[in-house]
Amino acid sequence: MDRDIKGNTRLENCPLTYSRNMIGGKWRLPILWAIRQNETLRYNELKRTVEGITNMMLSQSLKELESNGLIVRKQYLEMPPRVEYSLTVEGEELVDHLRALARWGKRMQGLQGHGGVE
Amino acid sequence: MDRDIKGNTRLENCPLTYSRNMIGGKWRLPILWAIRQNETLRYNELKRTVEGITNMMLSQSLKELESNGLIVRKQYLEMPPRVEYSLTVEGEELVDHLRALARWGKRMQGLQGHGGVE
DNA sequence: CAGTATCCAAGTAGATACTG
DNA sequence: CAGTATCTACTTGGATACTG
Repeated sequence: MDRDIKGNTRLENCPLTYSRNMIGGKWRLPILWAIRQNETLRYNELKRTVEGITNMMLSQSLKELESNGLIVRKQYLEMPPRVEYSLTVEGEELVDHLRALARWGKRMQGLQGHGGVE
Repeated sequence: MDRDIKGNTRLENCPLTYSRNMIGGKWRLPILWAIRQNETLRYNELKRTVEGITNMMLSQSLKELESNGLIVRKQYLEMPPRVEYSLTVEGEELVDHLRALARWGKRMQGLQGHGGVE
């Protein structure tokens, strides 16, 4: 987290805020996860795999992930059309960090007694 | 991320979703960060340190963080009142994971060329 | 198959004022 | 000092229908 001259916590231009924005929103993480499990997935495969997502949210999220350099979109000029999505190296790194976070979450879920989950 | 029998990605009861909820919202992370830098902080110190936060959001976020077992609230029965917040062991672990994520974000910010940030 | 467009509902956060 | 309460504004996501 960034801090200004007075040592205060700022949100702007902070690498952590940046990382967090990368996985912000409801669907980006599930999408990354799904691609990771399958190496590469087509649009409709993603739609089936990520439960409950709409076309709207899927295509929007994919665009964001792509423009953020976490996934690549490969379009084959065939008929019927075919588009495949896979992770970039950076995307894989991110997922690895998140895996660590998930392990921590799993241990936390085990403890709970500390006050429960909201 | 959890997957169901068909191997699909589910959001419920997923440790990663859990971890993510812990740092959800705009202010929890800045608050954790601020406490981490100072070992322990009083309410009004937090208010000054976390730029732009309102009483409303601060007290609400503090409650959530406490009930999630990430921070402890210690109240001294003095006049004027005094309340100090500090991280639990679990809270410190979380911040460490996030530090790793921040380092990754910093490298990503350096690359950028991949398509820029939204 | 792989998306867009539009419009609406819900969830989150901010402003402001007040209290033990 | 350390918070609550209320009411409003904004941001996100969902439903539905349509297209190259």
